Amino acid sequence: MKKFYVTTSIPYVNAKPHIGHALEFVQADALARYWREVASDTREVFFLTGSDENGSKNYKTAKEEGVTTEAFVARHRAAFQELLLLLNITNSDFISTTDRIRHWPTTQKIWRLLAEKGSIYKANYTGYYCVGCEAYILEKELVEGKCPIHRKAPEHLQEENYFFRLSNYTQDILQRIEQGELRIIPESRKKEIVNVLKEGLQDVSFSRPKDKLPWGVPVPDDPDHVMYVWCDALTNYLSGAGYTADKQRFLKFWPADVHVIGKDIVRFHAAIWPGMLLAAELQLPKTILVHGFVHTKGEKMSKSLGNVVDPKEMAEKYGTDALRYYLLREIPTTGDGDFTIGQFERRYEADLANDLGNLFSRVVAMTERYVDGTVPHAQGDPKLDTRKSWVAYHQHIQEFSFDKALEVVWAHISLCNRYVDEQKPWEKGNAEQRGVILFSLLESLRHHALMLRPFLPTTSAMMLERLGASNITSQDWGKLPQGTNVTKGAALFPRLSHQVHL
RNA sequence: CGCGGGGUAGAGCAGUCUGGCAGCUCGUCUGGCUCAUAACCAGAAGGUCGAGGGUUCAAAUCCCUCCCCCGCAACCA
Repeated sequence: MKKFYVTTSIPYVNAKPHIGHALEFVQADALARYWREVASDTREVFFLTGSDENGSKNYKTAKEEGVTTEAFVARHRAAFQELLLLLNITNSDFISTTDRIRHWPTTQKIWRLLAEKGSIYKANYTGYYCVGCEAYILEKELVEGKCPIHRKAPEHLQEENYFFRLSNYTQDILQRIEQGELRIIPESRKKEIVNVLKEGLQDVSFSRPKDKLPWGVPVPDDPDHVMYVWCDALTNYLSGAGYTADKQRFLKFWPADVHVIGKDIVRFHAAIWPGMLLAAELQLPKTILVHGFVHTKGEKMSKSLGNVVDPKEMAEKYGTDALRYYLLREIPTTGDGDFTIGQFERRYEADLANDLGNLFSRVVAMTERYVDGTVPHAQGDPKLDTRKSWVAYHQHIQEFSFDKALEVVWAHISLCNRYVDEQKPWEKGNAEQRGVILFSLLESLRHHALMLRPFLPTTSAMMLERLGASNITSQDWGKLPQGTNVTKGAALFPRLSHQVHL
């Protein structure tokens, strides 16, 4: 059986998860579910997510809060894991960069591989160090030569760092990206990174002295140094797949088919990461899927503006599937998107409650009223045949256009609503056609449910169950079992105005 | 001249490559229907396609100039 390995980036767990994290989780989950259960050639899926927990920021914040760093990161990690559950994310595994059993051996092995190849060397790093910040600040960040936060002139310091010879791999990376061996989606992001590569890559600092970065993975054979983020974090994609802990699994799933990431970390994934893999003589991931940022009313979300949308709150109030739907339908897969409560509620009412929910409701109600609540023995009307929808649907998902795949489903839902009005199954004169009409509509709903599996898993399962088709996964037209009972159940998406606000 | 994306109806977007009556979704208004979650269906109103100039029988689309917004600009995940 073919495999599919998809990852999210690992969020730095120094704060609560925000809606952007939710977007990334849901996109990756849609892909995982699609390849696991809907694609015409389903694959064995490995879906990895995790948490980035090292770095001085966590160490410092924990200290300020008077808790151990372990406790601090554990608490934040738990918030992310809670969100994964809440969003119904089907990750196969979860890797943390503080995992000494599964993660550290991988990072150290990769470090050693790069060192053996002569791709790691020691050199002096010079920069402006602010004692107040306990960190280097870039020259351009200085205001009148002073740290903008502490209003003190930084010290010009020099420290020993290990560096990775990324510059050596520029041409190789460029070639692989230009030829599509490493795909970057969308095209505009590819262009961006190709331009960067054409200007040439510089070597990157790969370590920090232990006193500057006390919370991290030790550099092999040098107790005075700790790995800087690149070798520590990017390698999660290897360690999580079992590079050192489960070699069978690793052999099966590497290379990654899709890394789902945000546009802020394209360079790291499209330049440093492939460079490291080339140096380690490992295969490169096949695709990097880059999503945009979630704005609200066109503005960045920020605490100071007080416009932050909490994914947990949204999922709890409106339901997991409704949130998943909005993120996958309203936010263009690879572009920036807007998240506002008003727009969210409009989408919920118009698409979920009125179009899908009401179609389900009226069709099942008519089945109960006119044909005893059982699926009629009849042929599917070719007018509603979903074959063309399926073709478009598969194509859009495989091109990562989740919004367009959902549009295809909704186009068919509209077609069904129109069909009901045209066929008028309630008129006495149409009694003989009722079998065909209702069978075709019920069968359409089964197809909608199947198509929605990657996106609205709970709703999809509920629809199939009520149609008596939980195990009928055929994408052919007319395969709904006849003579079985259908049940109406509660509204799939109750109208918001009717909701009791507690 | 740093690189890139964008400015089309009240909102969000497609159309620009390959010129040909300006389109989609939501919202608004009117009508129809009564199976349904006051849902559904039909129709209508609403746009100097950022500005100016050019090419053309014809420009949102091609060319030139300008204005505005937003990313990125390498160690800020």
